Amino acid sequence: MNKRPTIREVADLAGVSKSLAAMVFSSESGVSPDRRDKVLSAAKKLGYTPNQWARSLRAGAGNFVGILLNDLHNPLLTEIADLTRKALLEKGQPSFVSAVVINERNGKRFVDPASIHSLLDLRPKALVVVGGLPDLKPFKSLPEDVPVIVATSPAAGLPGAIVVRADDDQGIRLLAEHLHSLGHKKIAYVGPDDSQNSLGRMAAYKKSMVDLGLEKYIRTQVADRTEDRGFAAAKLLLQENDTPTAIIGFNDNIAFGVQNAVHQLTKAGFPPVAVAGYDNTYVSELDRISLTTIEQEKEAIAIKIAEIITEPGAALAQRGKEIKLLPRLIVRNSTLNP
Amino acid sequence: MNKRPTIREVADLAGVSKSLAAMVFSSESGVSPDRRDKVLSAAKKLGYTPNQWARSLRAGAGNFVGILLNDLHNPLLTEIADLTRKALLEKGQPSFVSAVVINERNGKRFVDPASIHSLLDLRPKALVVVGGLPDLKPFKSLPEDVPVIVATSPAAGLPGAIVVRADDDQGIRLLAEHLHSLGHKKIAYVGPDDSQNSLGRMAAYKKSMVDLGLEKYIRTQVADRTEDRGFAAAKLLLQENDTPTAIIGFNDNIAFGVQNAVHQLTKAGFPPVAVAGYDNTYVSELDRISLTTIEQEKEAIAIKIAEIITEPGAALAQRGKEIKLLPRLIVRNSTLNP
DNA sequence: TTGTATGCGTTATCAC
DNA sequence: GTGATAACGCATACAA
Repeated sequence: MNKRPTIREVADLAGVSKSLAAMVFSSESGVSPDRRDKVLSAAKKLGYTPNQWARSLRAGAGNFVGILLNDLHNPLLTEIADLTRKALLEKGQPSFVSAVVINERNGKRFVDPASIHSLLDLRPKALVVVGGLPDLKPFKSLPEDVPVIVATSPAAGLPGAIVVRADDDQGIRLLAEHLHSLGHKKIAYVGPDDSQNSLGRMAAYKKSMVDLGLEKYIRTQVADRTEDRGFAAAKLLLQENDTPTAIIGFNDNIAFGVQNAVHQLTKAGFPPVAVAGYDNTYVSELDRISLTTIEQEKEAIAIKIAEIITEPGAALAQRGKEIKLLPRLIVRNSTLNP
Repeated sequence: MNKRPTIREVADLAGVSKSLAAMVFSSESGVSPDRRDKVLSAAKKLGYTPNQWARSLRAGAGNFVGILLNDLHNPLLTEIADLTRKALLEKGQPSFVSAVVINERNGKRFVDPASIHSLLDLRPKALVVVGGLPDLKPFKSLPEDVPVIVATSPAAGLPGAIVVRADDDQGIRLLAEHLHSLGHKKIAYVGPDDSQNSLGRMAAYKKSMVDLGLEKYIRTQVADRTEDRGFAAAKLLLQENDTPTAIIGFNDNIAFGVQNAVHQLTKAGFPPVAVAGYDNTYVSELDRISLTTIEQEKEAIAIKIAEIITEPGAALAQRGKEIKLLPRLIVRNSTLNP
């Protein structure tokens, strides 16, 4: 457990100057083969690897892509972060994943700016924000030429950012049409209304209903993003007079709660209700859950992000744009055999 | 989107020298109040925050704790990482969460040393490794006085590391005793055998069975950590002659697969089988899963880690020790009403 | 080809 | 109480 060796020690061991040793690691040529070998073997012997942070400090910009993960508890986001990292790696682009710190003060969630500054101070050559941040202002201190790419969420307050996400309008439409094709008319929606994201999906639901000629069956119930809230909301919906025959949840978690409520009620003699979710969390494919849901094409999102970052000029060309990918309907038992 | 301001610009705006401005941020006293105010307001105006990495470069050590997250897909680990971050924050200790890069080469999983070096080069004052790394050698380049704490897994190859984890022997024992108390004798075990961790749980299962006088009913089936493998393994177990009446899975994921297999078979007329998992993933409490499992006391682990790091001398005193916390049995329907 | 000097942003150590 | 200087590890522009 010794201190990490510096380039100076490598140079000393190899019997050359620090600058020569530095050149071995920074540029391909400019050093005679024998001396290069000496340096490399000395580095190997000492276990030396360049300190990339000192390097980016000196260079004014690092050679890595910062991936900022918004919520460690959301499997959709962790998955996209990891897939993005892999996609970048395949193109030879190193990256660094770090998690945002979210603090709760009297019920409201706040991003700790320090955790963002930490990553920015590392001077990434590009920044990928995975998941919706309540506030993107801290990123204003980024240099103009560092592209910011936001995955899965609108880029609130950052006009220059590139957004890569699934087309939620299409996703919700796929669900509504699927349910309609199964004969459902009374299709309700359960979800939050506290963000651009959630408001968008709710609006998409209403629009889909109108387009399907089901305007008069529109019925929404506000609920936060958890299973519990979905359960409570479904209970409310299903104990009214004109109960829906199908329910779309804002996300899988909510849908799980809805499923539970439906499950309880059917055991008590109520008619079955079709349930659909959103995100295709790995839980939704468990045999006993088997939830019809929407796959946001996580891998496609990751690959698209990697493309934008690694293709020269792409980031600049797409600046401020929103790239919408086509989501995919995953049909399972929760709607087929409710 | 401008470049982040440096302390120099702050000093210029405040009309003082760089060193004076620096003192304002590093030490409480030593600067006259009026000048201090000037510097602070200049900093606020420019949106200046000190670059902590340049700071640790200069100081030789940073003031943050590095949290290394082993597997972004494992909800147990992401949860512990987040809880640890929170526990440290409550003690006023900043931390930085980053994810390890795992590469797969011909089936074997390798840790990318670069992703570890990245974090080490930041010079954390302590390091928390969440989840078992196949290889801890890269940490040998850490200075002696930087404590390494490994959560949930043995510290393979790092004698100085402190291990904080649930007592798996106890956890498995709790499950076995619970099942035995329900009248089960033929209790089987499904899980991998490729790591210290998994071998430990399997051994604990065997020992518990012996202690319960159920030696002749010992039956294990090797399966990797996924739902699929659990499903397949359970199918094998349940189609033999002398089928078990209860199955313990190495983790929740495997248990989900076992549940599915049991589910299929009971529908085909086979007798019900009790199923138990391990980790108390949030999925296990879903109404339709309702899996009996073991809570590793994630929060207690996180708090313990924060204590060791923040209490002066604690890390040194515990060096090389393994701290085992008592796990807790969570009884749900999968064993009560299989 | 090689060595030397300088600076990235910060802070500790000196002088003043 | 204040300001100049060196140094952390690295890379580059320059001179040798």
